[in-house]
Amino acid sequence: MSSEPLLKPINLHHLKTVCSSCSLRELCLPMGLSEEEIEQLDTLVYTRKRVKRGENIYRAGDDFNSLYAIRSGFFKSNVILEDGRDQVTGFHMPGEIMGMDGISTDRHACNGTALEDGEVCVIPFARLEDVAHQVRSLQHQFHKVMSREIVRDQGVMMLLGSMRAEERLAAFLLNLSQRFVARGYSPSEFHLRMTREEIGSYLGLKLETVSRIFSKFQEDGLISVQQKHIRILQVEGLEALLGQQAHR
Amino acid sequence: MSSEPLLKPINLHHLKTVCSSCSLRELCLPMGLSEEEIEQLDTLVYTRKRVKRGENIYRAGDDFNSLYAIRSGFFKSNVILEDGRDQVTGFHMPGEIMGMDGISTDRHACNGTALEDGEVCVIPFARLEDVAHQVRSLQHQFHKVMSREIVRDQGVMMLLGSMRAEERLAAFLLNLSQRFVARGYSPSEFHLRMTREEIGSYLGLKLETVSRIFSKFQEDGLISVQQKHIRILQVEGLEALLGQQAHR
DNA sequence: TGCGAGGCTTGATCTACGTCAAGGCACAAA
DNA sequence: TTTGTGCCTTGACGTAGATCAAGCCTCGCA
Repeated sequence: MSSEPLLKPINLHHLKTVCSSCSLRELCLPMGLSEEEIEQLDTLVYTRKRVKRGENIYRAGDDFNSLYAIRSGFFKSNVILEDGRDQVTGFHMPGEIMGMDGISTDRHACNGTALEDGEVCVIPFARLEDVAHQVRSLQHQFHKVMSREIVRDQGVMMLLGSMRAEERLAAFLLNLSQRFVARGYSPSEFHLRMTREEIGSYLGLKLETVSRIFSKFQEDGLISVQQKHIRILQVEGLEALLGQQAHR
Repeated sequence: MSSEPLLKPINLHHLKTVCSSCSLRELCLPMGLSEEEIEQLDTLVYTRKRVKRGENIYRAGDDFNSLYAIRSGFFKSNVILEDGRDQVTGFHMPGEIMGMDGISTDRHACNGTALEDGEVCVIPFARLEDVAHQVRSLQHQFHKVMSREIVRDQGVMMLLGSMRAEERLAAFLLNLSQRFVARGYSPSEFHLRMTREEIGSYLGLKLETVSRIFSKFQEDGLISVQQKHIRILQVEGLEALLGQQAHR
């Protein structure tokens, strides 16, 4: 090393934690920003946090300080109700941003829980607003990210308000599939990281119903299920279920 | 008039359309901003739009250009499904901001429909971002408004996912009541601006169920109902319904 | 290599809410 | 004042999905 004193040593840690070299940059906050703009983000996102399955990156009631961009792993948003039940309000995968619920009251409104070991990028929110204040395109991009969350939630509201159990589950599988494709994974074959109970909670159904409908979809040749391993055999079949009249 | 040439004539129109003199400023976008900061907003919000009952301020699919702050009147967000059904995703009252769903894709994702004659302030979004870019506190305030919408939607998801019909309706009435109080109206006596069918659509119930539960609440002495006129007689009674175990 | 616990499946039964149907009320136009 | 129309109420009945219950699979740990 001392034979090449003019070269700066490569800082592996730094290489790993900047947005500009992150493989998820086209899905995450930097989406649509230029190289130079992304470099501004690099000054912002300098902490990563490893999380183990079952751990919370934040809890309902915690002071809100940061947003969290998922780097790897699968997460859920959830609220523990008074009676101890765990109501799931969302599932999240790499490239997605968690914690935006905390902005409005400076306290998190729900928990962010890891469904498997993973890693998140910590985005200090005050600093994000600073950088957004300077980089107008980042400001705009962040608004898009928040808006996307609003639209997504409204989609779930419509699903819960107007679809029957089979339609809900079909919509759920198709949604997962699309999100996997966007991340370069197979659209038709994937591992569910959540339990039947968590799926049911999210979809407003009981775990038995979820299980029964998976079995029915399998009988009908739409999917194959082995525990958490899912293979979609007929996308059109699932899509057809959605096209139907809703009944609630 | 010509005897006082040094006084500028009062511009009534201007007085009417600025945020700084708006009675809703403590509920709306200017919330928490200083006098000077609110004056910056005045350069932004210069158009009001009157809307008649049944008219849309925007429709799903329309190009997104502006947000709309409700000045008066009662509105709903809704989507017309393929089968012609009208799925309601939210009700909105004065001081609330509509249209944020459009930011993510530059197209509105739902309709904004007036439930009665009213007026909205048109907030050109690009200009809002300009001003937010300069006034950091406005940027922050806007993030809070968006976050509040996310939290609100998640509340509805939990309601739809885990509450029974009576609980949903109790939650709905209590929510309306709180929002009326915040606007200086009676918490216990108000006029519903929407039909039973619209309530049902929003809550994932059929209009007959909504009607029956109103009748039951009345029999139980919790409320009195005459068509759209509601009086809440026992808040605690309604609140007690919510405290119970959820069943889905 | 066996054991235990969490998670999943499947069946039998129950029930909350949807569906269908018939009137009734209130407001607006004639 | 009458008549129409949209909205609401109420009853009788049907059903999707919840509840209760039993047993099985799978994987981590002893």
